[in-house]
Amino acid sequence: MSATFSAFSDPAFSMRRAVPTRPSWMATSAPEKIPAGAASGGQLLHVAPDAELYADGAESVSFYKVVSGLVRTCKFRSDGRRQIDAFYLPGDSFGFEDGGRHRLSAEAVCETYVVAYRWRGAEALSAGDAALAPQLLSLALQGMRRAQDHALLLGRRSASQKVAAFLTDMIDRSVNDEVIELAMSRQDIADYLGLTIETVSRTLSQLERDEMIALPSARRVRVQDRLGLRHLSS
Amino acid sequence: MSATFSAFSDPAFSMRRAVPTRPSWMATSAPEKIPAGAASGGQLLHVAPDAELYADGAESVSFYKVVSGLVRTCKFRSDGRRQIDAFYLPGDSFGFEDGGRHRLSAEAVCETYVVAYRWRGAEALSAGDAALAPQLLSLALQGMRRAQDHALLLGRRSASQKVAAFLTDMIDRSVNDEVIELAMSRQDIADYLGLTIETVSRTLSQLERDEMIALPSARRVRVQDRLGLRHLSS
DNA sequence: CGCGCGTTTGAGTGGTCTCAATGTCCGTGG
DNA sequence: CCACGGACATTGAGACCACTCAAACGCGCG
Repeated sequence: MSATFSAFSDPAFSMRRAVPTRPSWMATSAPEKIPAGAASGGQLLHVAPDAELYADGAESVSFYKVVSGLVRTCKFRSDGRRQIDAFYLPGDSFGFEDGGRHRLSAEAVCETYVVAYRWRGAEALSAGDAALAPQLLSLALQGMRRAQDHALLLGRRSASQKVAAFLTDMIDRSVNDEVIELAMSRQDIADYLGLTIETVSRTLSQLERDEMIALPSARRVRVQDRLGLRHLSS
Repeated sequence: MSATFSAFSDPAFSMRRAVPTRPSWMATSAPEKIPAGAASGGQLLHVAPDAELYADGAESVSFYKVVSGLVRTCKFRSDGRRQIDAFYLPGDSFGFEDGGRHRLSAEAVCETYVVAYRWRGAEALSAGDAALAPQLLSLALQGMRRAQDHALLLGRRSASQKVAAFLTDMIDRSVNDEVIELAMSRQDIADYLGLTIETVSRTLSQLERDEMIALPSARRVRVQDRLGLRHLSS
């Protein structure tokens, strides 16, 4: 459907040898999900755990696509609290802005590789980029949808509903549909759901007591009652 | 900067005679904020108070721009609760979707006029619409930014912070920067902020006792300590 | 083995919700 | 002109859920 630059080569393929065993959040992205590259494709970047890809307020020169690992975008408030806007899994694109500056900071949650695509914002798209605009528009609409869903998640929901919704979303987005490998910490989850770390932990324990999930380890969630979870999060 | 169709005529001008006195939420939009029309401009539509412009799940054939009045987009949950995603003031555009269907319902809050622009989604933008894509991209990025801000507003903030942020946003978006004419009810505000109607009312009363605002009537807010409000909402 | 980090669990507090009653504004009709 | 009704908004009392502060637990690593 959408035109893609034939010169574009997927950096994900060159990554595969370096990662012998891959949990779901490390899966390489499918080639068809790679956006058409601005200019001559994109530049592959490595980002270490907790390292910053770009800062809130920094000049926006590129947008990004996750190859492997996990990226979080967040805002630091004046009272020191952090709010996470989104988690980006392999295949997801992020970093579009309508001004010339980023309005969130982006950090790697774990060992992460991303591809950077240079662009100068919506206003600077010339006629030569005509084929690119519809694809970027589609990505922007996806981003708006994700942000809307996040806002709906945060409004007037109980802790168990929020956690269930988070787990349901993670299942839907990962390859494996039974076991979720959480690359992010409890603090990350709490900052994403607008809860405290203790409440997240308590809620997960309660879900385990209710036999909706199992927690073989802190960062591994086995979903046992997928429909129950989905119903709880609705 | 951005190309606009010369054949496009602003329906807002034809509205002006019909509205002798205009509070801020009834202000007609500035011509430069009108997006380039898809096809041959747009179709002017009247929407009565609480009438539905489109329903959640309905086929998406147009996007819209508010000429006068106020539009809310919302979601009705299975427990009967309503969550409002956004309020759209004159000049704002809404109704973009990345699928073929709307994912929220749109309703007029009061007597409202909108312009409808036909389009068939990002995928259907042909070469003939090349000049349109960057403008739509810009609007989509605005929408994403708005949704992100809303999500940040809803996460881990006290009732007074939420209400202060709502009032601050309303001041920034309306023409008058001292008195806010609220076209929406307390219930609308509560559903937007993830609070109950009682908490919204109590919080407004408290802000009045703290002399940050005055409430000459229920739907009219005079801002007396703008910096204090802004600081509270940060 | 012991340290450190992340996570889990416990006890008590507080902010928002729920349920209920009262108050205010405005249009209608006597 | 005032009485009445209805919708919307405000205020009050009590309950509950998530937060805060604190301690204990489990795991990986030097």
